[in-house]
Amino acid sequence: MERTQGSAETGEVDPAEAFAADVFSRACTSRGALEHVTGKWSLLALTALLDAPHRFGELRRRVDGVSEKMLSQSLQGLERDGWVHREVRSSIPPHVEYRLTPAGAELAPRLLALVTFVEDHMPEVHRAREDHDSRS
Amino acid sequence: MERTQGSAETGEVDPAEAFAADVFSRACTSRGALEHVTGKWSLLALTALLDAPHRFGELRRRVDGVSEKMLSQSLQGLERDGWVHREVRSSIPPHVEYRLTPAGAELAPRLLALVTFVEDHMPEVHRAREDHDSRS
DNA sequence: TCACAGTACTAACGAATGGTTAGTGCCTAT
DNA sequence: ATAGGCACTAACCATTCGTTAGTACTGTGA
Repeated sequence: MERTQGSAETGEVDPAEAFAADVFSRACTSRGALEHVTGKWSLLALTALLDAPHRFGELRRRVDGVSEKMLSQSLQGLERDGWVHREVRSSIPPHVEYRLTPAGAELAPRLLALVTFVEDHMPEVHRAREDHDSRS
Repeated sequence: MERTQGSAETGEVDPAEAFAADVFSRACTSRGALEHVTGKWSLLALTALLDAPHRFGELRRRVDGVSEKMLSQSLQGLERDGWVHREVRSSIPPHVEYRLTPAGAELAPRLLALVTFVEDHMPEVHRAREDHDSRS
């Protein structure tokens, strides 16, 4: 309960300590934020937006396998936390564009690095799995 | 369906293309591997192991809020994919130690970087949330 | 001496989350 | 005329998650 959000309740919080986030603490809000970002579809959406802004349908096609519901949900979460910006052009047919915010533009490369790291190590992973499964 | 695992089905796959992993493809095994690694508890366990090897109970206390079931499950996944090594000392009481493999030792810092990045941006995230929620 | 905490887990169950399908209203292309 | 694209939401169900309890054994405190 200690080192969590510095927003409310006590009224007085040491500003330096206020946002001393600690994911290892159960109650820390940073844990939730981290989950939003590392979520299966959020992560993919963010890295997809790294190239360029995309419309909803474009993202849907780019992120193969995502349902409209999940994509919508993920994007809403990312928008709320300030990683992506949603711009609606009131036209018919509707035109909605998603782009990274400055914060998102800092975040996304790190996610991409993680993705490519795992991709590059897939041979190792497969070997490890076979190894593990063979010794039952 | 194209650039997926190089294991089966066609029988013949260009070795160079065989593991050309692409997370954006639905069927690519790298997507599953990525999820194992970025999972809520797996991520936390990996970064916890960055300091030093830990026993099961130590990890459980370190990663505040994790249940024994979920920790066990996560660690098994990480072991299977070759990110952590599990060493059993057949003694009574049982002594089981988890440590990062070389691959895991490369991976974990990237996760930690992600974690600290998000932690550091929590003030921004909170501001974005309030902003977003206020304009309903 | 005798109950209790610690060790590393697994099994069973209810709750929460994720995913699938269908529907919205309007337009364009065939 | 009918199919499909646009960006979603609502309802439903399958899968996963988390909680509680149980295992076999020992060291520790009362």
